[in-house]
Amino acid sequence: MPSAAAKQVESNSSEPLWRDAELRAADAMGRLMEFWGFRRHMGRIWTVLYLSPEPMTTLALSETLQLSSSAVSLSLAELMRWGAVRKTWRPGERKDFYEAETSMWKLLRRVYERRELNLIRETIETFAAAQQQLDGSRSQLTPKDRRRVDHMRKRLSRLSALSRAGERLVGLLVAGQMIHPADLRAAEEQEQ
Amino acid sequence: MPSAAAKQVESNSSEPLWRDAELRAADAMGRLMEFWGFRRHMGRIWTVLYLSPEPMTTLALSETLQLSSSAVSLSLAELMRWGAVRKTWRPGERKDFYEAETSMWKLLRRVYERRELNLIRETIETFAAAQQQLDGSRSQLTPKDRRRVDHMRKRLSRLSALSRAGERLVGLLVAGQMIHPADLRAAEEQEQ
DNA sequence: AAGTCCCTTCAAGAAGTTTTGAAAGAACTG
DNA sequence: CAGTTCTTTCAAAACTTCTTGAAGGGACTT
Repeated sequence: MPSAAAKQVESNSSEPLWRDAELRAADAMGRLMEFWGFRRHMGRIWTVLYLSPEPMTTLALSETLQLSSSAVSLSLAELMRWGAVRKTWRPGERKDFYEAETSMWKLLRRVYERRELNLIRETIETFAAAQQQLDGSRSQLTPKDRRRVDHMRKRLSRLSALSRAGERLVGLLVAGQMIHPADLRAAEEQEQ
Repeated sequence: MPSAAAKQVESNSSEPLWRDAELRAADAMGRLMEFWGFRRHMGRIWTVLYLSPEPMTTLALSETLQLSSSAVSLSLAELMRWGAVRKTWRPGERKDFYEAETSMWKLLRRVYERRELNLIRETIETFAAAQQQLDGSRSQLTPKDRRRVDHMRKRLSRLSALSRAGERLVGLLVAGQMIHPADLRAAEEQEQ
């Protein structure tokens, strides 16, 4: 990754004075996005668009961030899938122009709704399936194994309770409602 | 990754009946942990320990999850760094035994506190630095460039306000207090 | 203090992901 | 409708991360 600092050194006078600050901010956002499970460039591109007063072309983006046009195209496509970027057009211009969705809140919400919530639900289902499997096998066990399985069942139902509590929490988050994180603690303690 | 289903097929009768359910749950947790930025095996190992009534040795773990002993050692070391697993010993036994920290809430808290909060703070600092850089260059600009930079400054201060709101939110989460996600929206809207 | 057993570290190899240049494909223009 | 311009797709190269077996180190035992 060409860091903002490295960029600064190699930048010649044809670069606008604000370029360095722009890249710093873009890189910071890129790190955040990468941490959050997206491609680094998605955060960088979104930020450049967000900081720009005008919609930008793919060419402008690839020059600003020193990316190949395919990298720009790929990241823009994914950003659009998340509604983080919109295509716009200009009369008389052939190229596509892109602009950033400016409501971070909308974006956060959408990601939690589409991605995190799904993941939690899959987890809940898997735990439920594992529990059922244990319940099914219980009768065929020796007393020793049965004690062992009973312990697993207790623990598994705690994990289930926790993940359901997580689902509720994220559901509230998405709905913009108050959240009490201690609900999680309560959920796990309730299952003795 | 050897999935729980694949494991089931190849498993011979020497495997305990509950092994398949155990691996399913472990894999589900592994996926969750991987999504959350940790190594997959950390989630798998933690789950096996969590489901076990007794502390386990590295050998037992590597047999259960079909991992090399170095992989187990590596993941256990990191789990211990996060306080998710503890070493215990048994009188007369030479080996180390490991047991899972059972309070998920404690663990979540610790990760948000040590890792996410740090990341947000670094981001806040980077945005602040970028803002300062813009402020410094403003006087040397042509009127056209100045308008451009002024737009960037407004957007950057919105990003700053957002990330500070994020910091507060995570801070409250860590403190176990109520959170109002709409604060984020408010933060971004306040900056006109 | 030599031997054994276990755990950790390390460097190499494997696997997975990202990035790129080139080619194919759209969409418009003359 | 041939040519131009721009975008997307794709397979290969580059890069990262993960995994492993082997070597090293520590701690207990005889």
